[in-house]
Amino acid sequence: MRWSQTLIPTLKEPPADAEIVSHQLLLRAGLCRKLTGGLYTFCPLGLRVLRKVEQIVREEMNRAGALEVLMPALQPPEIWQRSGRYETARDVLYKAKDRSNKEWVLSPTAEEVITTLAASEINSYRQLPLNFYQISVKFRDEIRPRFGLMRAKEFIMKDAYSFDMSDEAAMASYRKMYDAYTRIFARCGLQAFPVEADTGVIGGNYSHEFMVPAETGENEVVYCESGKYAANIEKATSRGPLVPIPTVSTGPAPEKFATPGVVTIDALSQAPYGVPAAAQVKTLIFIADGKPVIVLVRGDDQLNEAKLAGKLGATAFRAAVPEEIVAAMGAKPGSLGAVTSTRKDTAIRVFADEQLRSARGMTTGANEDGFHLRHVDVDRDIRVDVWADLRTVRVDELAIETGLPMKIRRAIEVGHVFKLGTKYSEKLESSFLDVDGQRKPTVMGCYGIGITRTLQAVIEQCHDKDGIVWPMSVAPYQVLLTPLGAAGSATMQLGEELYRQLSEAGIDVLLDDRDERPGFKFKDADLVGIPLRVSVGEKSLAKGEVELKPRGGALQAIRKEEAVAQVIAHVREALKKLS
RNA sequence: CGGGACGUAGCUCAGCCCGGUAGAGCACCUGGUUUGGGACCAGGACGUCGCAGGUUCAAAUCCUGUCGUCCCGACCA
Repeated sequence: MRWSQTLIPTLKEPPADAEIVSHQLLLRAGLCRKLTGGLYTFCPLGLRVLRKVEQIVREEMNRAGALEVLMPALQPPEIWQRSGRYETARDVLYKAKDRSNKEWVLSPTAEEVITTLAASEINSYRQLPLNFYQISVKFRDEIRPRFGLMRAKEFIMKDAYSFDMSDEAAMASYRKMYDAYTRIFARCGLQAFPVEADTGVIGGNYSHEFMVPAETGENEVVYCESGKYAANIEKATSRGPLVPIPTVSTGPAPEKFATPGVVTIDALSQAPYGVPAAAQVKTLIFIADGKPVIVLVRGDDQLNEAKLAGKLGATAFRAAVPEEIVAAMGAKPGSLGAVTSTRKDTAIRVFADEQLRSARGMTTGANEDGFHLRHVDVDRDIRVDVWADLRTVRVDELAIETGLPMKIRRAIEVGHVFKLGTKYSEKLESSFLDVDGQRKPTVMGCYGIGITRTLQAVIEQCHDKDGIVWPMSVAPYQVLLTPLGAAGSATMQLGEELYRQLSEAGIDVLLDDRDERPGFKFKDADLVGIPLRVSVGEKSLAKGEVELKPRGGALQAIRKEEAVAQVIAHVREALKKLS
């Protein structure tokens, strides 16, 4: 391609609405443009990168034995109702109506459709295993689109769904995808690593996310430096808090004491009360499917809402508002407690974090504004309905596996693999006859990669102060030719000749044939980030030379006769490193 | 949805407090000079100041509403 004949709208300054560097470079390098919040048009250069990422994904999915299909983006709500997700996922579902007022769902993912296909087409164990994938546009009514392509209302996702005859077989399918993902991100030049993950609204019981470390990432990953443990903070566990919990009883029964104006854990830990946060019980009220629930964690712990969601088994839950809290507990936030004898309504279920089991000598709210209770022994004074791990792990806590302190870092989630089990196959009736003639539900897995997000994650990880530094495998063009003279000059003539030869050799080459000054071309070249630049200038041409300049590497003069062969060798070598 | 910031030329922004002529740099068009790290000179084109009301002799500027964008939180590839 000749630069003068395509559209690469580079920008000297970052647009005001781009906050993070990858979003800025996405726009500055002319890869895409915003139509409106969360919706982007891919310009020619950006589309080339997108296609390259897709192709890597396609090759690795095919290699892993998955079959490419294409499902409708417009889906009937009935199948969403059958899976139950018409309700549980309703906040992210875009809906549209047709002329007869019938409602349709714009696909945010495709478990329902693929399981419908499996239900009608898979009948025998002899057909299994099967794994279907597609690369297509997905729609999600995101609460807040953010950071360009990172979180958009419409994005491109590769989604795959495996069907197996048993749990063990499903595990093997899962493993294949896990390995394929590892290869995919490596080929894209990304340093991504798998972490244990929460399963969220999709459901299922086993899951990993592939994370790209980045300060701008929306996730927090807890990891042990031994490499033996890494998990999303929503899922992460540890050997427990560094400060132990009190286990010695301080009195025969809870004792009420006045705490006027004290409504925070912190205030109660100060003089004159001096109750350490670790010796307090934090009482939180949530509304789950319309009903209040009480949630208890240690005073110095943070509730992990993802963990709570998993235990509540509710389709929807949220923090209670003050009026709801007063109605349920008889006191305002700051004086709440779960001590059974002080409860206004003892029918409300109590969920408590495991750390509170057998905690003694604790302090908590008295359900009376301005009063707390001391000498609370949890096992004696509080009726707990559900014990569970509900706390958020903190930095330096010890890993269960290794006993070593763990760290926390931010990361971008680019892929997610789930073992789904039979949740969807049962609801949408995908079953098969086993060897012994028994009808069984297929055991499913599902596997997603955010293609557009991966593209931006590459930029987030591969850039310097001057612009993008594309890995050869996903670069929009592999080689950029920059003749420095004007049209008709000797340098431009040689540029044209190299362009012809490299194109014929199958190299993706972009010729900067614009009538611009050298400095201008170099700035654009660095910004756009083509991995290998070949410059043809008057001075070097006089010596019979051209210059090879890998993006981010050192300039090298070579004989012009050797240019084509050297460029091809360089491209092949770079691709080989990423294969 | 809660909290915050911002909407002025294609882009980045000034002007707004303190009401009175709509500005700069970059980009764009024409001509000329330039040509190894975002050139220079001369000329030109580009705006219902997000939108709608209101106050006023007069509104980019003050008031009210509304729409949009971005950031922080809940959601996720």
